[in-house]
Amino acid sequence: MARTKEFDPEAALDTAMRLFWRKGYEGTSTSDLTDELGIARASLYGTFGSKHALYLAALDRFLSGAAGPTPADILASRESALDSIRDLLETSVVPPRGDTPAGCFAVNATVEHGDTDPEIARRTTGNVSRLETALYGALLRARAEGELAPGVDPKAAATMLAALNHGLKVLARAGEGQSDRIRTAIASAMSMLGAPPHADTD
Amino acid sequence: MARTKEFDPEAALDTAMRLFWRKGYEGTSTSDLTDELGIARASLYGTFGSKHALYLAALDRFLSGAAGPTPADILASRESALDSIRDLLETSVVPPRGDTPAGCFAVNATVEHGDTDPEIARRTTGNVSRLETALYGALLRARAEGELAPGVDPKAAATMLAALNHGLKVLARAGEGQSDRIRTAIASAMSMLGAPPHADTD
DNA sequence: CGCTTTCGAGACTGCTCGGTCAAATATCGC
DNA sequence: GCGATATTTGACCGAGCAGTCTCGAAAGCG
Repeated sequence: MARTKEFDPEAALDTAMRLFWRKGYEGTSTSDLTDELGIARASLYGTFGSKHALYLAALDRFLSGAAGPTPADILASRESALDSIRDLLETSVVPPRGDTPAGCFAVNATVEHGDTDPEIARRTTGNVSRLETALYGALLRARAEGELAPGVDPKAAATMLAALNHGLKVLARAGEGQSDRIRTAIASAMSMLGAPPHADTD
Repeated sequence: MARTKEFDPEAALDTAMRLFWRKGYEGTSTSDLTDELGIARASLYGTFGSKHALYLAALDRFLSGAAGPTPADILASRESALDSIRDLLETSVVPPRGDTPAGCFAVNATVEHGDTDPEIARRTTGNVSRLETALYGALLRARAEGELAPGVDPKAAATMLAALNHGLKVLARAGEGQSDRIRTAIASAMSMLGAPPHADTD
């Protein structure tokens, strides 16, 4: 029949994701991509169509959890809902490890494109609302378990925590992720929700 | 002696600031700049040196308050410290008006460049620490006035609010600034600090 | 093995990029 | 008005951009 592909498109997409994540859309050239993916120009265009399509595919891959557990995963992974929220905030500020950049590709995409690109805007706003919904669920769970401080409205607090999470990712991108200041800031937010002081269990 | 400039460098810098703010560094070409500023290429280079130098000058102009009152101004402009903090958060999410884009040039710069450009990183981290210091002062003032909820550590809360403020600016950039959701999220943060429910006085 | 079909490498397209230059032009003290 | 100086203009530079094309190579089938 025909010749088979010599590279793994999934692996290439993964590499492209990290490259766009690190350097942004405008800051990444097609030569950067072919160099880093180790494939030829025509292979890139034949497989992904265009730089823009590749960017969207990379963003989709990021949002579906290719760079680690999704927020919803994290928020469901602990018995204590407040503990899971703390986990979420703390994973947002992890420093870069290996070839995984600091910060968040989705936040970078939001800031770079604002609402100018509908395809991207649809993905980033969807990402925000999914995060808020997951946080809302976790807060309801916390309230049911009696963890949540009285007077905290779960809906409003979910939006607030989503915004805080975005802000933490901006600071992580700036390289401030591992500072003690940031850790105490997260602790401050958690104590406002009603969490007792946290003994680090890493 | 010599011929006088036919354009106002201050006004041109102001326009350049809004352009970089809206489109980012990589997304703004020198032709975009000359078109928008209404000056010739050589005038731009003769006056500002390079695209990079112009960007830094625009960022400095933004940080020194050319786009509105600085955070320190806002935090000092109300009798009630908590009211001034609420004002700060609410000005972070104002939608674009006129030629002023939504969001925050400094946050955009932080996300676009991370810590890769030292000149830019110095400015953005300095901006964050100034914001935190100003918030810390406001929280101390709130505590002295008895406004602050007991159990809130001013230092940690200042960092948390700075991060939240960054996150709000990301959401504003995405066009979500004027939603009721965001307003209630700010109210949620304020109530956690100890503020009574807020009757809007706009 | 030979045929067909897809793939990959790299040259190539037209275009835009950031930045420079020479010449024309305007302003000033005299 | 004249000469000196600074600015404007618009052409120009090499480089890099996103994307296309050609052509040789390789894989599956008979």
